[in-house]
Amino acid sequence: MTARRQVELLEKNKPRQERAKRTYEAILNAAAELLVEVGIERISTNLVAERAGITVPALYRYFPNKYAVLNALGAGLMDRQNAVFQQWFEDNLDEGGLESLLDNVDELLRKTLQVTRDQPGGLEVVQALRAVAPLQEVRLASHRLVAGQFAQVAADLVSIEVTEQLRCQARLSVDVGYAIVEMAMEDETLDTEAVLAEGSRMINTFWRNQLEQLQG
Amino acid sequence: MTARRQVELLEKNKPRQERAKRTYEAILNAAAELLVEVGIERISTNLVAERAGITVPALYRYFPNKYAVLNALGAGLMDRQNAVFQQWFEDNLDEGGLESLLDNVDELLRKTLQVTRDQPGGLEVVQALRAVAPLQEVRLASHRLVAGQFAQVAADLVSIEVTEQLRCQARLSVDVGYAIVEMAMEDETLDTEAVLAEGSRMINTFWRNQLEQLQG
DNA sequence: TGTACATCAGTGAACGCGCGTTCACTGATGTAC
DNA sequence: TGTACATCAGTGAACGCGCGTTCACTGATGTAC
Repeated sequence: MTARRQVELLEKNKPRQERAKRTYEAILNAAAELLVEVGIERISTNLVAERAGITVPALYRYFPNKYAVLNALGAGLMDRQNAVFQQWFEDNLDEGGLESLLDNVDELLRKTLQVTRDQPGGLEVVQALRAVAPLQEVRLASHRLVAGQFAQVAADLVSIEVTEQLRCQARLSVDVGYAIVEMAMEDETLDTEAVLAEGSRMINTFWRNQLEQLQG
Repeated sequence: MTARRQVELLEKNKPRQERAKRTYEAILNAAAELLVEVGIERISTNLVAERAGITVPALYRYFPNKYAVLNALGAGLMDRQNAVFQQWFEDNLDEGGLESLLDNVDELLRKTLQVTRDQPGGLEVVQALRAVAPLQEVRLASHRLVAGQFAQVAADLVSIEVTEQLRCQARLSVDVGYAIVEMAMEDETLDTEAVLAEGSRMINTFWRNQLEQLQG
């Protein structure tokens, strides 16, 4: 357990010149492709460097090991997922407040699905973040951040303080939301539209029910 | 993609003698321990054999590769999770029918959490099944099976045919249920009791709402 | 009950290969004057 | 505008190690007579 946690995830040299930035991006793209093709159990710095069209020491210039590469890849996706969430908040709070938020959970899931699909190897990246111990904090931190904002917004809207329960409900909703999106991507036999529609209804119903109790 | 799928997962020789059965179990236990200790990206047949106290060719007697070992480990856990589901169905259908089922979603989640915790490396096994392509079918098949039963039971209870929508809702509930259990195990900062309570309420509320629409 | 024999279970040694990592080095880029 | 120089970026070669896999083999177990 301890050994697994001591993996260095920080990047080494930041790319400064144009050429270096292209190399850096090529490494991340190669890693994403290989995550899809050979999987987390087989990906290696050797494979990534070869696919990126560079030699291995060039990769080591920017990353200390493969975990750092996957970490950078995962952090990027988490950032984009967080951005979707924040944009959704802003849009709906400006517009119709609480009602608007609840009515548009389905839009949030849809956009989250989209941003994950747009990232090459998006699903595989998320699964890797879950399954590889040194990377787990990236995903947890993202979910905690978003859930915290969610709880704060919900509390403000009904003019109460953020309670432990509210925090838990927000976090639950966030994780359930991502679970629904991942499920739609993982099982190709499922009807994506139906899954998102029913899934957002589940979250929606949960909150309407909860707000009734808080207000009434 | 194709290459990943062509991994042989079937076991080779079944253990026949007592000694062999102990060896077989030792392999699975060793794999579970190592999944926790070194992770899916580092586990190898060499490590597993060493930990199990046997030589590598002895492992190859029963399994063609490490995926087959993980497959056996995962299939065992899925079986036990399915059994929990079935037991829960039986108990509650005998007792109080639909009401009893809805009231006891929380009991189901609790028992699922328990059976996963009781399996050494239970969480890591589930995560591996998700993240490793050749193993994904094991988990999907389990979820599909349980969701199918769920849909049938629900249809019977309100005397309708199983529709596509009902099937989707059942599957959603199953995956959300497992997501809640995994979330409780993945994030140690969370209050397990609260997560299970709110999570089962989410599923419960979803179905009460849906049944109102079907019946009313 | 004893033992010979068939089958099952596990070993020791070997193989070629890809892994992570580091070194001293060459080549490319940008900038001070 | 030209060039010398500092810094940045990437290479080639090498290392020891653990990987997956197979072989001919020895040892253990169970059973037929």
